[in-house]
Amino acid sequence: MDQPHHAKQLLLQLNQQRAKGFLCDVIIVVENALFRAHKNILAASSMYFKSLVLHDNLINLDTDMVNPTIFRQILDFIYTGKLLSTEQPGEQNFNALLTAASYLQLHELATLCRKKLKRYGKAFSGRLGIHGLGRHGRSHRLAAPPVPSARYPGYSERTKGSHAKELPKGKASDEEVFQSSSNQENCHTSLHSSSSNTENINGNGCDQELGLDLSKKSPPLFTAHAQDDLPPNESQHGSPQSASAANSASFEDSMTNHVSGLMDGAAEPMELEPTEENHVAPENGQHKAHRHSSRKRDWGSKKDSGQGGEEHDSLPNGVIVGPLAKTSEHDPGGPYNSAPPYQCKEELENGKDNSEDSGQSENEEGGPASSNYIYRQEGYESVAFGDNLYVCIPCGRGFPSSEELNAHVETHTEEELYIKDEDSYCKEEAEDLSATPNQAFNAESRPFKCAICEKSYKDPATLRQHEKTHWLTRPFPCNICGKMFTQRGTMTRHMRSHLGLKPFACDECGMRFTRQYRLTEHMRVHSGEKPYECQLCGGKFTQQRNLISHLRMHTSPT
DNA sequence: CTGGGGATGGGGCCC
DNA sequence: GGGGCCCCATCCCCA
Repeated sequence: MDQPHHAKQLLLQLNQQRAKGFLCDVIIVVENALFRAHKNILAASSMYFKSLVLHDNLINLDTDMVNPTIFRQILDFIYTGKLLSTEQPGEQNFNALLTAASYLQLHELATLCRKKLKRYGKAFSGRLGIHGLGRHGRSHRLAAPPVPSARYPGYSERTKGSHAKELPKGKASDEEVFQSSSNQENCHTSLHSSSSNTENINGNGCDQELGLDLSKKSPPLFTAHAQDDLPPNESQHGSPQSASAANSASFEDSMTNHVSGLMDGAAEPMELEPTEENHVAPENGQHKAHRHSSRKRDWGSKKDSGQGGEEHDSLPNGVIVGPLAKTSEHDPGGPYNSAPPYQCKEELENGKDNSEDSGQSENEEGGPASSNYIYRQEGYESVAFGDNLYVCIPCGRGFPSSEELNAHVETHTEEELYIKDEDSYCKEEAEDLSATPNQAFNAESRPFKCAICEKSYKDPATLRQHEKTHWLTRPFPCNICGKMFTQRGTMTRHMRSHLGLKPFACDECGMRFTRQYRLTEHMRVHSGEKPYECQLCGGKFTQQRNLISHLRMHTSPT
């Protein structure tokens, strides 16, 4: 009574759904590429994924272990059981795949890779094939064993170059690398047999592995699991355990780390490197070019406004953000360039479905069209995606070629990096004027005075922070769009908007927000509370900012 | 069509 | 680093 093709059909359907982003409930971030997938599928494929998807919708993978090209192959494998051929030299590709598969505890794939490598007549040396593919070319890096106990300690603090302490060079032996496979040999035979890993993980102290830095923003249901066991700093690593960011906040942490890591890798040509000129060119209001995209929707939770160009939240598989698309062109050694032009089945199929436009429509399931952000690999010719395959994430505009996207991105960075110093200076002057009496009053309680604008602060740290607002260069760039910030916190908050992280949910309507304050503000919609009253007309408002705009109406000449 | 209000997103900045 | 609040801008709805 077996239906012979049931499993195959099921996988096919799932893969098609993945291609369309339909019912995808998890995003995997690999470097700056975003992949959508289904938690169930990932969990069924790997114990590692299983532990991660349990807690979060966003997974940040260690970019030393896997790069977007490799992960794309891996995801294809998970959904199809097939390894799509590449132009990458076989050993190199399989080494990288093996490393990633071991890291991700994809034992079946790891076994397959080992077989392939044997066929190439070279034993896996323990060195990362990923080097050949990775954009960073970290030839000194060694594979961290996938074994929880081995990979856990001090793993991959790339921002501080602290790998040295993790695994002594040359110590990532084959045995270590393959240990998880051998420990769970049963898993080789089935993607779904990973439950045997549980004891192994726990037995190796992998509470820690699952120990996610579930920071304060965690919803209660997320906080129960193991986070307390985790040393606080562990979540800062791009390690498997931190990758599991059990909530958006922790993901953000790791993402921030990721970003700062990329910042540290400033010499790497892949990074969007805003130039000094960009920093110092003051021009008012140039950032407005992006304002139109401010109305993002919580992916999957709201219908599209239908205005196009605002689908930042829709993340199809293999998304690469605009600026990187640019930089990849300039980096012959980058993974995107070195990526082989393989035919991805999902794209072939998806392309047919989403060929009608380049990012401004919804697909038939009502979800966002997955052609919005096409990560196009070098040499990989388009299938049927429509004309504008290259889409800039910050503004959502699509372009038919990488060159045009590159040109567009250039204008972005220029626009975005204009520093509104004149603005802020004027504002500060205005504030100063209005604050003069207070300042006099605070002269003693605020002994730390800014030499530039005369503002004063209680402590030197705050003064330092303030002084940064006068700098022409801003030290914290967004790695996705290149926008620069004076405060790290502002940058990480900004990153949330790129990544669609909305940790704060309304209990009443489920709407989610990027900031606590927004939620508080929003709750007044439900409570009907209108604490802000216009002294001129008695009008009441739920939000102070709306009162302010209302007051402008009173005071404006018209 | 227009203006006002409600609601929301994002950045700056201070604590 | 995060919270909180300010601001500007925008979208949507409605009169």
